[in-house]
Amino acid sequence: MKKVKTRDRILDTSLQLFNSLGEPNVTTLLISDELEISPGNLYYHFKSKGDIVEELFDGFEAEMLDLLAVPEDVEISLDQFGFFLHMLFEAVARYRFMYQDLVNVLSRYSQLQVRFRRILKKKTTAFRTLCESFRGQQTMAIEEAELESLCEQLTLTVCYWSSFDTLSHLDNRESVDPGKGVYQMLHLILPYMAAEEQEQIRLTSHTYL
Amino acid sequence: MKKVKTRDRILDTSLQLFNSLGEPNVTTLLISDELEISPGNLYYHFKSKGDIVEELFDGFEAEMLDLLAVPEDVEISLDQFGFFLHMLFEAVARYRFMYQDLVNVLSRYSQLQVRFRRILKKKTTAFRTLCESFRGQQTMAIEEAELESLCEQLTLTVCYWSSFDTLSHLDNRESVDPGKGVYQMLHLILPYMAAEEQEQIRLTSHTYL
DNA sequence: GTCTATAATCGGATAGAC
DNA sequence: GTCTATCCGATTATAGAC
Repeated sequence: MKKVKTRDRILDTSLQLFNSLGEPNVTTLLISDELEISPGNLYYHFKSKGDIVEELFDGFEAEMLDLLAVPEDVEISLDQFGFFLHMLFEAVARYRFMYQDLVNVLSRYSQLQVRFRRILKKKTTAFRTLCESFRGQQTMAIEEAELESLCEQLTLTVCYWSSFDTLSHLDNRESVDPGKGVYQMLHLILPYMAAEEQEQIRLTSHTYL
Repeated sequence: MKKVKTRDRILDTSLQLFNSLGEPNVTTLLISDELEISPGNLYYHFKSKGDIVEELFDGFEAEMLDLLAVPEDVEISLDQFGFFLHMLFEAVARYRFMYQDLVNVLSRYSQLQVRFRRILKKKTTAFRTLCESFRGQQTMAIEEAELESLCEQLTLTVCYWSSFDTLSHLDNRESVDPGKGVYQMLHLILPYMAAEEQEQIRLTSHTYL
């Protein structure tokens, strides 16, 4: 029966508002209004709006780094890969405010640039590790140049799919369905997979839609 | 020896500034400063900042619709496709301020939403037409479901590649090289092309890098 | 910890002289 | 067409009472 600390409520509400309205469109006044606390109170807990953004980013970074710590030399199944993608898209969706106005946000909170780029890099590396696992298991056949290109493509898609998808229905920005993104990702690797795995992707990827 | 109209200079300079700093970070004062005219003068030519954005968007829309008017039932060569991609990426790069903070910009200038979505739709359709031309020439083999996914992927990539790419060097945002994007696009269709065309892509796509 | 009141700043936009 | 001066509104942030 412990009551939630105001500080945490501020973080929660800010995240929701950032995601649905876009960070630049959310004022500190709107946040405090939504929480039914005074603006002064908000500034008692955080010395600036940027501080809120940074603390949210901390959470995002931690989640991502945890998720992207893919062990090398492990045999991974297609199912596991699908699950990994699902987790990834959910994490991105939870912090989609970062991606929706990436350039703008990163330019205003420039300390985040390096950290964001590091995460990006980790994503690409994770995909490479996973693809190489497939390659080791003979379930994927791909040349080096194409692998490079594919991993970048996968990274791009993780970042932007949800923004791209919500463009079709900008009105309702509350929720995002990660399914379509996973489907798209699986179709990116599909052509390079062995016949059996291709079949599996064709059969199972529908369930994501 | 005719001197360029102030009105046009405002549009030019705004576009440059929007692209390099991001539209939300460019104030009307900055624009007039850069042009060494007074803010009042700027407002003589445009009744609001939104008006400048809209007029730039008009140009963007016209260019895109012109480019995307792909005739059906025409046999298109891989070279022509590459050229088309190049033009497309250049057009997007010229108006990249739209894409860099898409959600934010479209939410503040909501009249542009429908028009932007229409362009998006046209892109996907154009890619479908082109792929079907390849298919008709037996140079591409792809199932319906994969084609759908591929065309969406191509559209996503056209939109976001340059933003994604410049994330690696956020410092220098003046110029964008469309080459890498074209390379990436060609690699998306590569697995579905006939052996000969695959070879051609592998050989020529390097020149884009 | 929370409030009210208010300062400080900034950006968009207008009025009116030249 | 262009300028200077200025207003207005919004937003971030602070001071000080409770």
